[in-house]
Amino acid sequence: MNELIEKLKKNDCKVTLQRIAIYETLKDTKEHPNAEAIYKRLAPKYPTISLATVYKSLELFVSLGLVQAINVEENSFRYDANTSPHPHVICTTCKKVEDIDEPYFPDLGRDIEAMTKYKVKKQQMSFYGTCPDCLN
Amino acid sequence: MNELIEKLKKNDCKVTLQRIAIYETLKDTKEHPNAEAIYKRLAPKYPTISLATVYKSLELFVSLGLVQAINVEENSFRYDANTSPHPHVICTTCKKVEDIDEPYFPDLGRDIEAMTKYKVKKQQMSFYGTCPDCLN
DNA sequence: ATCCGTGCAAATTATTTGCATATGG
DNA sequence: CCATATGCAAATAATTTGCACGGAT
Repeated sequence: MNELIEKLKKNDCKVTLQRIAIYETLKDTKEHPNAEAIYKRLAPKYPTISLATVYKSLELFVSLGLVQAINVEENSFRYDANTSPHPHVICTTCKKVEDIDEPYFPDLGRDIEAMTKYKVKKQQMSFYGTCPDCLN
Repeated sequence: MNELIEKLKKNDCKVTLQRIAIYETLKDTKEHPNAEAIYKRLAPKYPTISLATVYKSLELFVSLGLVQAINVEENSFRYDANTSPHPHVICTTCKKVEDIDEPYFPDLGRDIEAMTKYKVKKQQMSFYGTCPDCLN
């Protein structure tokens, strides 16, 4: 949470109750929710919060490098408070998105830079399939 | 093209002019277009084609494994007639999407299956950054 | 002839924007 | 105070759907 507050202050952004609540919601879950899901989770506690604020806050967090946006094969972005470049496994049956936390993947971004001459700023690795629960 | 026709027939789908034109358009480009772009490219030659048909055809092709859909950080899907699991580099400035064709990447899907017990059916690796042209 | 695919328009879904009000520094 | 954030509603963008007609087998 201090991470959020410091980053907001450092960038002349105001520390608001809404921003804290949105970031906290994301930090507290491993579910990689989308804006709508975050909004619904917040609604009971913050009845006046608006979906537009959730979108605007998430966009701000991404621009500040506080969260990462991930594109699963759905038409909505999912968010992850873990900003390190780690792979995700996505169950196409139950729509669950899980992290691969192992320090398993080398920094392929450097290799890609060497091969393509691109300046790589971010990477996303997604594996789609069926989770053990849905396989039975 | 025979690949398309065979696959359609094998699955009791009709071989139509529109499907051929859409698939051909995708086969003939390296630009990873979205549905709208394919539609625009087709419009001069096929003035009656509809965007809905492009969407429906692409969806069919994906389900038949003839093309792959890729999620870049935009709110539209891009399509690739190369169905092998290869990484993409995406220039966030000019929005270009390029293939990494090198037989460089091991089949990480197998490793992920071993680690997570998921049955992995598809993978997507995307590297976002700035291309050499936009870097200057 | 029959059924599937097409094209059109309308519906849906996700996201963004404009603006008046509220609030943090 | 003053600028920025919020909340609402309206706007936009991408995609999907329903349905009548036309074309492929």
